[in-house]
Amino acid sequence: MNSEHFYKCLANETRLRCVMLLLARPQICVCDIADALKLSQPMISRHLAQLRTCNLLSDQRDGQWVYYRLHHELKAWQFNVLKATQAGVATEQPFAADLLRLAEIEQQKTGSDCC
Amino acid sequence: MNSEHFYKCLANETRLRCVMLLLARPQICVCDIADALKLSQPMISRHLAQLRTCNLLSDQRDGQWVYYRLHHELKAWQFNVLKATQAGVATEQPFAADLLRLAEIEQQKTGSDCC
DNA sequence: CCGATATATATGGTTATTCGCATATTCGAA
DNA sequence: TTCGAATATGCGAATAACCATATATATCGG
Repeated sequence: MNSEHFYKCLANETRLRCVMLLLARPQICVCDIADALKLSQPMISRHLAQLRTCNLLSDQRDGQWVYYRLHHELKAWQFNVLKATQAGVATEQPFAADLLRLAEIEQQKTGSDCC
Repeated sequence: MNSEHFYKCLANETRLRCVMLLLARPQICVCDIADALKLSQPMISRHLAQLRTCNLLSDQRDGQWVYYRLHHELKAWQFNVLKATQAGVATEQPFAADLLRLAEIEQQKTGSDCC
């Protein structure tokens, strides 16, 4: 993946919101991301797939659920770009509200439940 | 300008090449950028205008020439993103070759000439 | 004013992106 | 094996992005 593809991935607010969430957690399942962003499951799934295809994210299935995380082979400069972005948008909407909703979703879980 | 617009600006290789050049110099005129990138003047002008509209760049006319530079009010996190990108792509093509051509162009100048 | 140079913009056509909706797939549990 | 939940994908429409070409604008020198 070259720098142009990398930035095309970030040049969509929905995808950037997904990445910002995944920067704040080791991994998150698709339904939690969709709920936190209050967007439809197909839309989230499609954007996550695009981020995975570009090697920004990797996925791992666990039963019914698929967990996404930042790709472990993400280049250092790309990770630095993400961290700089996180520092810049953390207090802005919709990113701040996404994190709050994600925290709520996680609290409401009982044991192994996911969604 | 929000983060989505910011990344849309960088999600085009021509614009990213322009920005990487401007990160390496205080200012550059349009014709030098076009020559360094070996692309047509209208194409460069249009991309620079887009970067200016998004407040990534500012321009200043000096006689026949218009000089572009990084906008002095660029947010800190955005500047950090650009510097991280520069560190990541400095040794890659076409960015490295662009800088070499720019240096050649600057050397060939005699006094106040530009292009 | 006139021509030359530098820069900007308008236009038209092609391709890429994005979305909503419907449907397919995968998995676990009964 | 049948159902429901979680995830992925196919498809068409609307929109946006991109480029090449032609033309307009601005400035300077004569």
